Amino acid sequence: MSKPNPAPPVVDHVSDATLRGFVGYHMKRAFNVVQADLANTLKPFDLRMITYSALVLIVDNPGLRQSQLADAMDIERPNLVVIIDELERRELILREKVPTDRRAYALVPTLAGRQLCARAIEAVTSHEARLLQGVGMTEYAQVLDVLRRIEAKGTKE
Amino acid sequence: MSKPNPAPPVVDHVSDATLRGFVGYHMKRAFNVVQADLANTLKPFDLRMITYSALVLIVDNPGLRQSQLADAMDIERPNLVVIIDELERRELILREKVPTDRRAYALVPTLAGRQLCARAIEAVTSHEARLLQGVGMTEYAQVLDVLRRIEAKGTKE
DNA sequence: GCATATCGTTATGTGACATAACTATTATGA
DNA sequence: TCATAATAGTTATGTCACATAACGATATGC
Repeated sequence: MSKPNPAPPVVDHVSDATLRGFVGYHMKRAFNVVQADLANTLKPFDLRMITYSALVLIVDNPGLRQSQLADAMDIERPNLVVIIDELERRELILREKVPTDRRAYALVPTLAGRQLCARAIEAVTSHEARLLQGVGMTEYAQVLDVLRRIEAKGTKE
Repeated sequence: MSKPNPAPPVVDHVSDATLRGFVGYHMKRAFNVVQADLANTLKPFDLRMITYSALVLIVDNPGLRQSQLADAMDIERPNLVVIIDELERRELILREKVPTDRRAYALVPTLAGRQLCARAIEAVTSHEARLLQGVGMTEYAQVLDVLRRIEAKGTKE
């Protein structure tokens, strides 16, 4: 007769071969690295990934409304409030009243905001260059293309 | 004299051109789509991304310890406890005592666990195929290669 | 045999999200 | 025109995926 409770074998090395069959798994692992690295890069500026994105978008699109920014960042309006609060408290941006619509605020960067943004962008740029060292231009372009195509699959239908 | 408070221009379309200059931005956006799609795919099985990963790893590596699994999943041991609790409660896996080390548990899948896992893997596979339709094999291989190289940058140093 | 490390666990905190519901304001349509 | 609906920002609250600290039980190294 067979043993009722055969002892499971001792696992010396954990295999993730099955998960490696999925792009999503690779994307998550690679993105975790990028995210951790980005957090370190932004730490000297006292910015998080999310506040950095918001600041860049406000600098690039001065005068946009909070709802427009929330749309662009793909988050809900309530979650943007604290982010804007923080950027405003640090005087990197301003909430300006819109004369034609008294419900809305136009978000504009201050000089300090634009300057911090420029320095942060520079740091992030050299940071990404380090993560991508050894990746050729054509290779890079192809990866961006595939990522964009995957992204597009989400918005349609 | 210049106006003290020039009205900010009305923004009709929000540009994310600067952020598009970063791979991390593309990765986040694409991964969000994959994640949302994956969540939908796993919903019929009552699995989340994290419980799915854990189940697959246990099926592929029967007998592994919780600490090994936490290592493989890149999370801390405390966070794994509730995940294992859930899988055990649903009788998809078992915590078996390790005779040689009474501190440790060997995680083994049940028959039901292996069956659910197989069905979930199938669903996720066809799901990823849909997200990747139109992406050529060589292109796909190149993307995986770049993602792996980025991932490797995190573990070193 | 004693200090130290390891395994799983509990308690707790945080950050990035979501939903519901509110106020103030603007737009709509009968 | 005036009631109703929609929109902008906000508050309160919940969830999920993480993290750290600390603990009991056990194992290991000198």
